[in-house]
Amino acid sequence: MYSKIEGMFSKACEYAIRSVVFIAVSSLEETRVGFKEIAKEIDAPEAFVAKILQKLVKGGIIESIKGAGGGFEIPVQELEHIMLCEVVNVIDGDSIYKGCGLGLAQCSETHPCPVHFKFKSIRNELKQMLETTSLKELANGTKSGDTFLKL
Amino acid sequence: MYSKIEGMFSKACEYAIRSVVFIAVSSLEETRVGFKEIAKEIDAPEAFVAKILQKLVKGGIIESIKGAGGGFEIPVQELEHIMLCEVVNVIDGDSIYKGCGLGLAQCSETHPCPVHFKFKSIRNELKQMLETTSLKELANGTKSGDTFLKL
DNA sequence: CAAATAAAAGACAAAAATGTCTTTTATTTG
DNA sequence: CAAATAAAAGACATTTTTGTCTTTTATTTG
Repeated sequence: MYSKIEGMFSKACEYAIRSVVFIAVSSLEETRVGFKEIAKEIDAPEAFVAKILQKLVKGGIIESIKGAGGGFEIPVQELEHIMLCEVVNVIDGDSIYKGCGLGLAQCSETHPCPVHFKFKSIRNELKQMLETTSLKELANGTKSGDTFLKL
Repeated sequence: MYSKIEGMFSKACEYAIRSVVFIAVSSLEETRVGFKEIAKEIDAPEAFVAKILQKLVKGGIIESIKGAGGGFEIPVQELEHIMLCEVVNVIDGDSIYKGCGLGLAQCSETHPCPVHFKFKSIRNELKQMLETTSLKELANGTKSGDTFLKL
């Protein structure tokens, strides 16, 4: 093996998704959480998580409140409208499910790369999943103890 | 957008796949190709492609012949038995379709991350596709002019 | 208003991925 | 065997990603 590629998403994006799920769960419980608590809960480096949270705030995914009693939150009524793809887009962009599988600049139905049609349904399924999975759904799974954010 | 993640595979893996398809096409035409020609044909940096080809040789995917008249080749009778996953495994490993979508070390059916079941069918489809797509198939597409390796 | 709290911002550092260059080794052909 | 050819090996450079640390800004509470 040559490189140490991990998964579909960058590490930053993995931390981002885990963070927003934890923030979502906390918001459902009507508490704000600080970046240190978030980092601890998702088992990720504090300062790196802090940086990622800043991007999520700028990207409009989460809200931050400074000062005593502050922290990060997501208005509960928005949870069902925030889709996984929005988080991914802010951190990694959309090329995972939109770009060419072999990195060609011009890859299309009329000028396809060798794996274009092989990837087509996979990319579409991934896109569909990211666009229809809400933070509410993910937070409920974690809140009920069915899914986990670390280990 | 935070990082510049491109696709499912690393750049090295994209170049690797494009290279082996070109070598496969050339092997079907009973000619060996050098790394400079390969790099030109897939529009990738020469020296980087040379390094990747070395890994593919060590990984047993392609064969190299030194000296005048030498170059890279794949025995034609093997083309239908070399699957895309073997190329991917040599360069990127198998975590793209085997690892956890959120990077958890322990992610399983009994201890799933929030997106585990959401990713399940996508990972399986990807795995299935990589395991059943042969170099022969990909090479035929490019040889017949239906698929392209650059632009 | 002062002190405490907590995020934002920015500089910095380490690691990994990508890319380049030079030297060495192996093979073929005249 | 000498010259030409071509891959292998290894050192090096750049960029991106990941990760850390310090200072600043904003907010709340006593």
